[in-house]
Amino acid sequence: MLSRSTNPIAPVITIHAKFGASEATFLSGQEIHGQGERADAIYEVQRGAVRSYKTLSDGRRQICAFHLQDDIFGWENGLNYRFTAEAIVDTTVLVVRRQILEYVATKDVQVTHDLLSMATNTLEHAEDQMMLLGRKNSGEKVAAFLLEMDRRLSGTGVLALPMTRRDIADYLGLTVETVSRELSQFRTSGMLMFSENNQRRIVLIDRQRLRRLT
Amino acid sequence: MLSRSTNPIAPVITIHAKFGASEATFLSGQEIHGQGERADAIYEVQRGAVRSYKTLSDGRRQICAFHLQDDIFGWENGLNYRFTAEAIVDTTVLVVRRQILEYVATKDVQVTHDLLSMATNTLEHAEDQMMLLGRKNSGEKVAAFLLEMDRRLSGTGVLALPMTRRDIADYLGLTVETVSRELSQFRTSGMLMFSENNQRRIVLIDRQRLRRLT
DNA sequence: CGACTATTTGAGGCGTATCAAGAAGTGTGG
DNA sequence: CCACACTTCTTGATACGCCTCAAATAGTCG
Repeated sequence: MLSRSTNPIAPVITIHAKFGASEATFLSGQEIHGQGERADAIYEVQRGAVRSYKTLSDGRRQICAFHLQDDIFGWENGLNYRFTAEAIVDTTVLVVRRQILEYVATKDVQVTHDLLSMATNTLEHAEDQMMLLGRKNSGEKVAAFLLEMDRRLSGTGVLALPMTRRDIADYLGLTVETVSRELSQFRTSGMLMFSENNQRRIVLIDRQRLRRLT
Repeated sequence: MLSRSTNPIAPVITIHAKFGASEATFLSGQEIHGQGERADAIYEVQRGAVRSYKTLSDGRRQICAFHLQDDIFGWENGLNYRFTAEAIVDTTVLVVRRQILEYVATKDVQVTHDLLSMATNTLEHAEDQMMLLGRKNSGEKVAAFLLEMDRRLSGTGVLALPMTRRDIADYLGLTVETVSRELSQFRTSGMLMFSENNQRRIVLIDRQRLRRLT
């Protein structure tokens, strides 16, 4: 049984028993796979959240994607992972051995087609992110981030962000301080509220105005 | 017969007669397909060069890719093109109707697999570009651009760039002036030369030093 | 409680954008 | 072929958005 998601960057396929999936759990901060390692598995998030990123030799980091519940990550065309993937909170994933998936894909055109859809959806997200990174200012970036997370986490306007400000900054091509300042400014101008005792819990008060900013 | 390219962002499949490809020519500046239009064809560059870009309502533009000889573009998962594609010089393309390609793909797992490889290669390029746009400074961006174009155009260190400085700027998330200044500085410091009577003809003198900059 | 990390906020600096002007290159009509 | 208009490219002066550095506050975990 293959399930399709309406979330443009959510998985197109659900990893099924026929792929011989196993389960694995990672604590917050643990690495799931490393940049350059042999890519011999793909993953689906069951619970938790994951960041996929590249780093330059001097430590600059670009997070290319956050993987949330039901998202699939780790698909590679080449031999090695081009990213490091780390759990950003305690996370459980399904693991499918790549060899098995590829074997099934040679037999089943539908599986290959679903992989294609998944890759294309990831590509669409990357292309939108290129516009964001190359041409948007810091306010537009942070507003777009909040709306993306709202859409992907719940759609209710109440966000429990799993990632730090640093993660957000490295996703948006900004510094921590700039992210913090933009959030503060959105709060001051009445577009959102922080939870009393948790800075990562954010309530979007005026999503329409945030949307106009992007 | 399917051909594979060693160029990571070159096409994996060659559009073949079995897809009922036809040929079309576009003059410099002409639109091949528009953002939002119904995506009913995919293209392979035979001669010339193409830019694919998105624009914001206020005119800011992000070029997501340059398509050179043998590159395939215009593949979409959804109904509509997410880009505008324009010829940046006089260009001839092969055109395959999407319906036909998709029909063949349902029958031939190899075709679907090749589309997957193509999408994955495009994705890899987009992910590298995210690092460039989000975390590199203007010198690193321009150096990376020159090396990419050298690799894709010839590999000889002698570049006949088809695109304007503005196109380069919109590809790198910079302004025309900054691109021009970086190129001038590379020239002053002996890393490259401009042709006598054509500013788009560039000879890379010290590619090793350019590589160290990226 | 104490050590540590995450976040916010302020002051000041830097890198790239903006604005402006001139030079170089291109295309068109005479 | 030149004259002219137009676009592209370069270069300089200045502005400003975001980064850097610093320090205080808030939150987390032993």
